Amino acid sequence: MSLPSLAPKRQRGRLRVQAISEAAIALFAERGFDGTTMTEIAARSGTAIGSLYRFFPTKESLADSLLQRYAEGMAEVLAQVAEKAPGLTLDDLAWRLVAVTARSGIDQAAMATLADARREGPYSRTILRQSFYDGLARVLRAAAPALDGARLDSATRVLRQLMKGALAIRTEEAEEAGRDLLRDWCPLVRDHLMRVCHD
Amino acid sequence: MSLPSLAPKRQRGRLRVQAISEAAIALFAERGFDGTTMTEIAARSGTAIGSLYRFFPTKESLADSLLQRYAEGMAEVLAQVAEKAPGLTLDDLAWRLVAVTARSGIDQAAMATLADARREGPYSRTILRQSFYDGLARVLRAAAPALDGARLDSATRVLRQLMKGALAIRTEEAEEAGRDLLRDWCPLVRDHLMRVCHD
Amino acid sequence: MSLPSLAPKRQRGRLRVQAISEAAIALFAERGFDGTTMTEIAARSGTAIGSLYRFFPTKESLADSLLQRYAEGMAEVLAQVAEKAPGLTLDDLAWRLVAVTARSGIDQAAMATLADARREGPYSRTILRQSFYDGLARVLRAAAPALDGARLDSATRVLRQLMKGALAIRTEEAEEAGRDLLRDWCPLVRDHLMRVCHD
Amino acid sequence: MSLPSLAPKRQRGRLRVQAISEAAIALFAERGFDGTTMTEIAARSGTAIGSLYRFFPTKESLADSLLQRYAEGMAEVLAQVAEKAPGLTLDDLAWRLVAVTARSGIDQAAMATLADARREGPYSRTILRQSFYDGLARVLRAAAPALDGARLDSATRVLRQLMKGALAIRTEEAEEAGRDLLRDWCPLVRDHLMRVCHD
DNA sequence: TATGAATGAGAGTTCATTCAT
DNA sequence: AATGAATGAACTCTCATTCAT
Repeated sequence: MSLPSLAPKRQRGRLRVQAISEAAIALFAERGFDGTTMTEIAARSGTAIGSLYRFFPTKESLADSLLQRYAEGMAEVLAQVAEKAPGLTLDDLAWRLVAVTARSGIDQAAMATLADARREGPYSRTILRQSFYDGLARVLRAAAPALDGARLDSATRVLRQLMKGALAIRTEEAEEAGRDLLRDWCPLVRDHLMRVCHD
Repeated sequence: MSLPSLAPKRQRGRLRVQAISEAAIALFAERGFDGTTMTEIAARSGTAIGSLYRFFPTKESLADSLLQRYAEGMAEVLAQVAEKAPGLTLDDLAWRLVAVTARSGIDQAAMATLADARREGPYSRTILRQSFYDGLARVLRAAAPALDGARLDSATRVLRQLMKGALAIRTEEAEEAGRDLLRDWCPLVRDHLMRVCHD
Repeated sequence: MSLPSLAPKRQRGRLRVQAISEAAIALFAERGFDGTTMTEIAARSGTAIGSLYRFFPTKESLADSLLQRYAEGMAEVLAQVAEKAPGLTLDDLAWRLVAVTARSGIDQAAMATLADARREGPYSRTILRQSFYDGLARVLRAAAPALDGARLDSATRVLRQLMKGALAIRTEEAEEAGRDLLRDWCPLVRDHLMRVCHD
Repeated sequence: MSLPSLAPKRQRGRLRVQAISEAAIALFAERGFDGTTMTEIAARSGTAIGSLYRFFPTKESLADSLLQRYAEGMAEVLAQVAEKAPGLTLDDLAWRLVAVTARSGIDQAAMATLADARREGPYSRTILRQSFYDGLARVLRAAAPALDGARLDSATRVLRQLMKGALAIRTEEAEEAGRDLLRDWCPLVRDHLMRVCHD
């Protein structure tokens, strides 16, 4: 008898969780949180319903897990932008910020839906917003170290809306039209950055 | 002998519908479409469940009715702005456009939720978006008659995102902070209008 | 001021009851007892729902009233046949009995449905059956006065099934085919009568 | 090592379906289709409501399933009679046909009710009638090969009514009285067969 | 450990009946 | 007396979750 390695099992578990997550995101985006059934998620991900419940003991926990992963990913990306911000022109920074939104559109739809559905949960819209805000503030602090509290705050809030606009363009517009529109959107972001940095 | 008026009945009916609509908007905003039960709406509006179903024969019809009212109100307000646009400075026009979003925040949340939930209905997000687009295009045509097809189109799309930003500020930010932020947001709108009008 | 005659009112009431009865029979036949709503009956008969309830205080009472009328009509017709039976050949008697079933097919369907639905009511299928049995026994006693208790009983029961067959032919078969079939059915009835009378 | 048999589960399922069917037939017979609730059927068969819906996803599907089983059983029995018909005297054939109706009386009542309630379904009264007609025609063709189209048709229709009479006797009459009455009914059937075969 | 049949609370909806007008 | 809006009990059906196998 050889030692039964745990690695393969863990590996299998991770794949399973990944498959479940993908199926869940697609379905939540399509039908909303309440409109999606655990049975569907199980079927679409090729998982037995009992196994699904082994990984995610409630439907809410599944939603929260997806939201957490999303929030952490977003924070990470923004941290990277903040790190590089000092050396960039405002034009480049604007472009990079807009590029941050280039995650699959389906994710956006699903996450918005989930954040609304989990209003009382640990990743409510409010909390996601705060986390996004923190990431952007960090970028602004890196780009314009002179910004003080109140001005930093409002600059961040405006930037957040601009980011949401970019994101909405990706979600709402058709492939090509979206690209063109984003090119029109970058100047708005850059102008905002300029106003903020030079005032 | 007084006129045997039907008004009271009709009046009562209209009040009932109003009460139901208000309760429904509040609950849909709080809990989403699927998360809200017809029984709750009835209770909150002081209506018997049977009466609720007399006015709105399905939950979907209630959602659609609210969406319709919302879409029509929005179209009307934009039509008024378009009418006055020719005589306004771009600063004023920007301000007026931003002011258009000054409808109760709860409405916004509810309507977004409903439009998503009624994806296949007569007031899906796509259709609402189109209607909003049409209203904005009308304003732009009034303000900048020289704009041709393709440029008008992308100008409208960018403007729509700016409008959504203003709306989001109202929805998301606290009372006072929101006002300040909108003051910062107006210049973005004005800059966009300028770029569009003078190009 | 002249005396307000009650006759017109009564007349009106009778017409109303007639209209309601016709509508009810048609609907009960189409959709069954539970499948028919009081509101539909009111609408189809041009009666306000409140007025319908003035004449028939419950849905059950309406059904019972229709069943009673039907049972009484059937008894009356059979009594007439019994009266004339002594002077008829068995061929003629058979023909007359079969002719008794010539009431509108829709009635039959409705009455069968109602009798089933009112299992506990005063005109249950069992009771209707008994009343029909009594009518037929009367006819047989008139046609074959020699028949004693037990033989009369079984002769009546067989005759009842033959009558039901004739009725079913009218209900189920198309206009013309039905007529032909009834011509084939009469000999069966006559043979039964002969067996019964000459044994 | 024993076979990891799936039989127990399937066995359990089959028993469940059988229990549900029996409960449903009894209740449909007692209270009609609309008068019977799924909850009652579940309770009477010792099934959880959710399990009932696993086997029969709608009330209609339950009715249809019962009707199908009934129709198929009837067709099968008639086919067996047809097979043996050529070697039988008409007396024996009549007796066998009457014996075909010897299925539980409760079934008859339930099936009649269900066929009416499912007017638009795949086993409407019309279709059941047709299937019964086909079975009887097959018997007649076997017994009297000389019968041509039109005569076969009307002979079958008359036979059908005679069969219904036998069935009604079983349903309506008490145990012993029924047996006696059926003995009186057989000659009617035999006479019909004779007329048909020798004309 | 993995499976999926079984569970039952709770949702949307209907309709017989009442009663204010 | 006549009307029809209002009522709410009761029905069909769904689905998150459990647990025997």
